[in-house]
Amino acid sequence: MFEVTPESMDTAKRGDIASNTKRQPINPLTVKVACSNCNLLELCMPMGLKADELDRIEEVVAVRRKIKRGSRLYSNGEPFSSLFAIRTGFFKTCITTEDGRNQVTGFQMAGEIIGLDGIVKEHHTCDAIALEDAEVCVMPFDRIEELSREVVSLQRHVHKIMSREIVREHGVMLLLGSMRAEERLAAFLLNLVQRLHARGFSQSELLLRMTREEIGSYLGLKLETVSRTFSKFVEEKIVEVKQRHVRILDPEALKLIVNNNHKPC
Amino acid sequence: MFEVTPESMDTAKRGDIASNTKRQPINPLTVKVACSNCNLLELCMPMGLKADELDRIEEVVAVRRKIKRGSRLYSNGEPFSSLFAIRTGFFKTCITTEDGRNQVTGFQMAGEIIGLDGIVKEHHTCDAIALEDAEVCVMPFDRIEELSREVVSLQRHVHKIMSREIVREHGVMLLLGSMRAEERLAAFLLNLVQRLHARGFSQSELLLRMTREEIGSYLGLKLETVSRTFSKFVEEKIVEVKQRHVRILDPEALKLIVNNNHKPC
DNA sequence: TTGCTTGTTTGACCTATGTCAGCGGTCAGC
DNA sequence: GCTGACCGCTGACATAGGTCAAACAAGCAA
Repeated sequence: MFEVTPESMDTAKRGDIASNTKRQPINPLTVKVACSNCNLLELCMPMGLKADELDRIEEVVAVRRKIKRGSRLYSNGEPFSSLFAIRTGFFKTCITTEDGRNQVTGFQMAGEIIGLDGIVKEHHTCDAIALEDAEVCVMPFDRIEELSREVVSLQRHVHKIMSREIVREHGVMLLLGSMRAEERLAAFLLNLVQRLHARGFSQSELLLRMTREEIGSYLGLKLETVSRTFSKFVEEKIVEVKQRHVRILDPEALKLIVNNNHKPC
Repeated sequence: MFEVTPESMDTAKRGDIASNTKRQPINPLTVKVACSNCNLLELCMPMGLKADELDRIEEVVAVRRKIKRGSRLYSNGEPFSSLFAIRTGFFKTCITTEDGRNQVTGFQMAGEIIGLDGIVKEHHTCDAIALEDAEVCVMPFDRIEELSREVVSLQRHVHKIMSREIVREHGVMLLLGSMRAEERLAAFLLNLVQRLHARGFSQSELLLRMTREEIGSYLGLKLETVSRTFSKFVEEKIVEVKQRHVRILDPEALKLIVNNNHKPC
């Protein structure tokens, strides 16, 4: 349970996290779990827990739940009761308005926490949709609150997770408010590989779990623009793209594109 | 201390909140305060506090601090120690990157809480700048954490404040990612009057505390586009604009613009 | 296999918004 | 009241990215 901190993951190598497992038994089985056995343990727990504190935190994680690709972990309007720690798989969160607007607000991978949007109104205000078969730990929020009254490091951890999400969204606002298409896509790719690398995956290769349209929605671009920008990067030998498989040939070029702020060089 | 909930404010009429007071003594005096005397009390406290709980929460608010127009409450990189409840005045928060990008991430008014961005890394990651002379309650965060371990309603309140900020930012992402200039400005104006109205101000008249450029930065537009869009609204008799004074003549038209999603009617 | 559905790429064209420039108004300090 | 700095408005023009359309590729079911 509980999100990885970037610092703690830098050296981690864990091939089985966010695995590509597909075709699992389809019914959303709920399985009793033990955090102490979880291979995300070192990644998502607050640092420096005492043994008895760990035992107690373990009680918070009631069950696991499997979510099939394309189906929802939760939907807008649904009563909020739990946060979810992603064990395996990949999600998108998005808002859809009555008048048909749609905005992907984020892509989440193993070790990340989703559901924070539901706390304030006690119902969810966005949809979380699995982009590949996934498994999450269900953490009833009232249990989290109860326990974080007693375990200081857990309380601090919860606050940091929420603050981190706020800061992440500031970054997205910067991207949407001030970057051009190339800059947005470059920033997006760098962010993805960085997070994957922190989970033990390659620094240069990644498998996109989302469509061009979903990338476009997240980046405030049309899918055609995303596609064209990919093609441009390919032409410039910055990346190789084969379908959803992307290999980053020149990460420095991507960084330059993000930082060089409108100066085409 | 602590933010107003939209529900609780609907009927409030409080002329002295967010007042236009200017030319106060300039030095950032720090004044001992008592929440129980504060006219924001009913607005920003968790509901249904017992008297002794209120007494204890009062201890959290260490001091008040005055901030002159144009100066900073905190800056990017500064160590984080406290959250701030705005008593009077108006702020913008913004991020500035090394490469010169700048993004206004929000405008905050009386009864709102700022500083949440600093929790995760224990230093602030954006700047908070007063757009008019302001006064805030300084709330040391370790005191908040301490007390919210004991006062359940306070703990819940803190979580809701952070969740609300996350949800607000989702809305901004929707705006930046999927709306056209007119839609953005209409949404912006409606949001501002709605919040001002909740604080007892007019539903139709407002005084903008920020420049066209700051509005543009927030909305992902250039100042010229903001200006042109204002002019367009004036031409269509939707608003009257005299400098920074705006009167909304036809709020329904604004709502239509926001909701009618690209269909010019 | 075939055929359908969904996703991706690319081209031609269009338009909303950005860019640049000039002017005029407002306000704070002298 | 004057002055300069700042702010806001508007016009002419440029362009990034959107729109529309067509062709193609991949995955999946029959």
